[in-house]
Amino acid sequence: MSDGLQILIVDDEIQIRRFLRISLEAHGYRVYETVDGQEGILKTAQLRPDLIILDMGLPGMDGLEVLKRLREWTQTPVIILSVRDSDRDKVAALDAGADDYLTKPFSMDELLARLRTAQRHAQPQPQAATFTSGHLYVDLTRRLVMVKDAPVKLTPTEYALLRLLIQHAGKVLTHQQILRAVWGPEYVQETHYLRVYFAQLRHKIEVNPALPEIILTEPGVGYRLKTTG
Amino acid sequence: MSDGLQILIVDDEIQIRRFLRISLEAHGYRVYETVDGQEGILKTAQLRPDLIILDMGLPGMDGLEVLKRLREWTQTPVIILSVRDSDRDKVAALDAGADDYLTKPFSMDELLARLRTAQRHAQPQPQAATFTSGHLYVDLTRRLVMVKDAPVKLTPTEYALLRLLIQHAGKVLTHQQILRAVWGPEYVQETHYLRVYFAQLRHKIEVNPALPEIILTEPGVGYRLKTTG
DNA sequence: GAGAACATCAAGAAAGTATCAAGAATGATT
DNA sequence: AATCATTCTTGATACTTTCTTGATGTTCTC
Repeated sequence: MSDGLQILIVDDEIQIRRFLRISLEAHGYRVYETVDGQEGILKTAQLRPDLIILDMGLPGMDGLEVLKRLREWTQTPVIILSVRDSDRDKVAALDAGADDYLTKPFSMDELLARLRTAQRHAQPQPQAATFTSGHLYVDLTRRLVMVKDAPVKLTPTEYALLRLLIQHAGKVLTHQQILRAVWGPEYVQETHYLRVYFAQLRHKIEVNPALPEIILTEPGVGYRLKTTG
Repeated sequence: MSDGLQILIVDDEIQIRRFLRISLEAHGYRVYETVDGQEGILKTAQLRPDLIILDMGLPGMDGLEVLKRLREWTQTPVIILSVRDSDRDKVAALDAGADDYLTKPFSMDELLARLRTAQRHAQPQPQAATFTSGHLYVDLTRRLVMVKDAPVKLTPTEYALLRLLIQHAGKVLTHQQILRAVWGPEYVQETHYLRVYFAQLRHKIEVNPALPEIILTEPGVGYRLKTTG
């Protein structure tokens, strides 16, 4: 389904809101409602929805004005609903930054398809999550580990362990925390696993495994990943 | 104006093409025309237009098929024109990767506004239409696979698999990602398929299938396509 | 220096992977 | 409508990598 994407509906007609809510929730979206434009802007700032469905004919501040105000600070996809089918309105809305424009009455299937399209367009550029320490370089998005510019092969467990350390780089992770996170709660007693796997990891990652510079032991407590390098 | 953006029109009706050309050129676009889908794909590969206007009702390969073929290798915005106003057609086109869908007759002002919107959505990610690694050469626009300068026949599934790997070349694709993308979400358990199909692919693509140099296994995780070479 | 915690090595068990091949399903052709 | 060729699906088996376990040596703490 839609993984619980949040949608904000800005429409003054209660029938429309109810119809949209029921249909959208049935398709796995999380729905929020607002009656007027002023509140729509406020809620957008608060909730940070993934998508906005905006009615053109609102009391007070009209839809076009709301859209313009939104576009001053956010690129959240906005789909316009309107009873007016005139070119002038469509062009004005689209050029003000709307992502699509549907004329009432519209079919739910079409709206859903256009929601998916708008959502596709919203895809932001994924920033690479990387970590560096000494000779070690890890790209978490690519699952790539390099030591001295050479790729290193890690087993699934070794990689899970390293990733955990990176996610808490600099902080001490206790034996139990590590065992719980990597192997599961039922393994908290198996401290021997830590010995074995940290030895393997160091062997693959450290320049001199006997004198670790990146994966540090905190005796009696746990392990820690050294930051900066 | 439109900074001389290149637009490719794929439509078999000469009146429509002429009408579009005149209007679009008057607004500063550079216009190219094609009559059928096959040629549309070819021209897209050659010209690399900034935008494509695609008619649904084409002779031979229909618009939806053309769209799907285009989306195998390019994200160039595509605006669909159609005489059919049915939900089914709209949903199919939008979900196949169309950026917008207009029903004939349409107003030129609206089309222009939707062109501007589509253009705004265009993400500058120049995706290569061909891929090379070692003895392997793949032309995604023609669905052509060559090994050591000799064409190789792949089944639809084998090709879908290879195309997925190419689109994420260098990155590790997990078993589940692959199964979901190629076979569908309901097949994520069928890891045996991976074994069978990767063996077949390697047999057709690798010089020595037992010592793969292009399709690499990441044990316990997934597979990866080697870049460069 | 004794005891506890930590590191290392290595081998068997388990899990994951590669390959072959045959039957079922699909689609084109006559 | 039946035949044929291709592709998909499934199963059996051999092989490889990773996990788990135990034995043994080292370092640190008191």
